[in-house]
Amino acid sequence: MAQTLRNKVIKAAVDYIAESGPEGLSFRQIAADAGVSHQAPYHHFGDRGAIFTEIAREGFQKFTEVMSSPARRDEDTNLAVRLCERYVNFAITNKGYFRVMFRADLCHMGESPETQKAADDAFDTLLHAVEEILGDSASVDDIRVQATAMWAVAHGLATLLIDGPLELKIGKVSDRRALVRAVAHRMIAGITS
Amino acid sequence: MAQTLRNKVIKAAVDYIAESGPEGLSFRQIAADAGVSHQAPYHHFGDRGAIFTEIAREGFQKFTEVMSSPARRDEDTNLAVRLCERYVNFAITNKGYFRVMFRADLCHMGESPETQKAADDAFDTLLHAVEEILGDSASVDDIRVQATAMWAVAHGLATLLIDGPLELKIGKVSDRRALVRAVAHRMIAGITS
DNA sequence: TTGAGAAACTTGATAGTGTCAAGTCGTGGC
DNA sequence: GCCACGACTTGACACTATCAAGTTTCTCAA
Repeated sequence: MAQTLRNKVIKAAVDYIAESGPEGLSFRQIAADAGVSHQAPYHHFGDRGAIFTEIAREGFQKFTEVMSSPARRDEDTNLAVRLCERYVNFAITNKGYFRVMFRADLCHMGESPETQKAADDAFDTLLHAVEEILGDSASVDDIRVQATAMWAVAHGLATLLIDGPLELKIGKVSDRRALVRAVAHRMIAGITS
Repeated sequence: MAQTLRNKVIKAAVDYIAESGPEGLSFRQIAADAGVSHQAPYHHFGDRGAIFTEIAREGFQKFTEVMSSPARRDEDTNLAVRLCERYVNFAITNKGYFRVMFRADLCHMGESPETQKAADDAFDTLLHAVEEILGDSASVDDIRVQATAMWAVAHGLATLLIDGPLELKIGKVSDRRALVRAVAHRMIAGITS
């Protein structure tokens, strides 16, 4: 498939954000790197915010795919732990997307039904997964609380590992998987009891 | 105490970030609003990044104060739940600080030992609180995992409530306190067991 | 009191940014 | 043939942080 300018711009932006964060990202620089005029990117996206919005859309889409894909052999058999692990893994291996997905000041969600829908789908995926874990007996309110709790743990771990001081405090990357598992296991024991 | 320009700049920046996020913040505009030349703020702080770094420092300092202050009558008696509630409350009532504190691309932590120390103190406060909760019997590794778990829940809830879609999904603000409590309670039951 | 020196702030210029408003160029359909 | 349209260019504009000077104001010791 031909690498369109549109794709190039998104990829370059995502790569930059993964490396250095959204601050200081210059679409003019990206255009120059792609050997194209400074205005070319804005032909495909209305404005700066629209590019971030599109990045968020793709991010939520990828996220939903990852979260709802069938289990692999090497993954944890505990559904809740697996969910948590996947969330964190997604965030770490997709920093460039993840750092944008929850930034309302970067992407104007309101003006993009597509991105809004992608975000809603992502949330629904989580909610359904939690429903599956809890079984039919759980009340609607229970599911809401449990889903929020699980989301919070996973999201907290992910953001702390990516941007927070956790990486420094925890130490080597090899420890990370073990830590995430340990935290998830303990957590889940409390939640689903 | 006279409101120095230095304080004015920080306050204006924090207020703006609380309202609209760090993106698009203009220190030139802040200077103009303060009735001062465009270069005046940079006399007190080396550059743009240094202002964010100072905001983070103050944020971590406030955070440590809030987390380590004695319990009030209306607060939860469960130490772990109280900690979690305070964390979330801090984030919500100090959006302007919180949105900067964990953004490595905004503030150059490395160049500011003061901010680094403030962040370390904040983490230590959390760690000691968890030690207190677990008692002497807990192993070092246990404390590490539990502290991380608690931090993750609180941080996840906080960031999701501030920037994420949780507010929309959860509904009214009146529900928030109840939700945070419910999540924390369930969570903590698992962690400390 | 005065005057030197430092701190607080101003002024001006520069390079870089997103965005508006016009172009140009090539390609496919009638 | 031509023309409409998508992809891109060119040029201008207002805005930004930052560098490099200036000027004012305050402090405090002689």
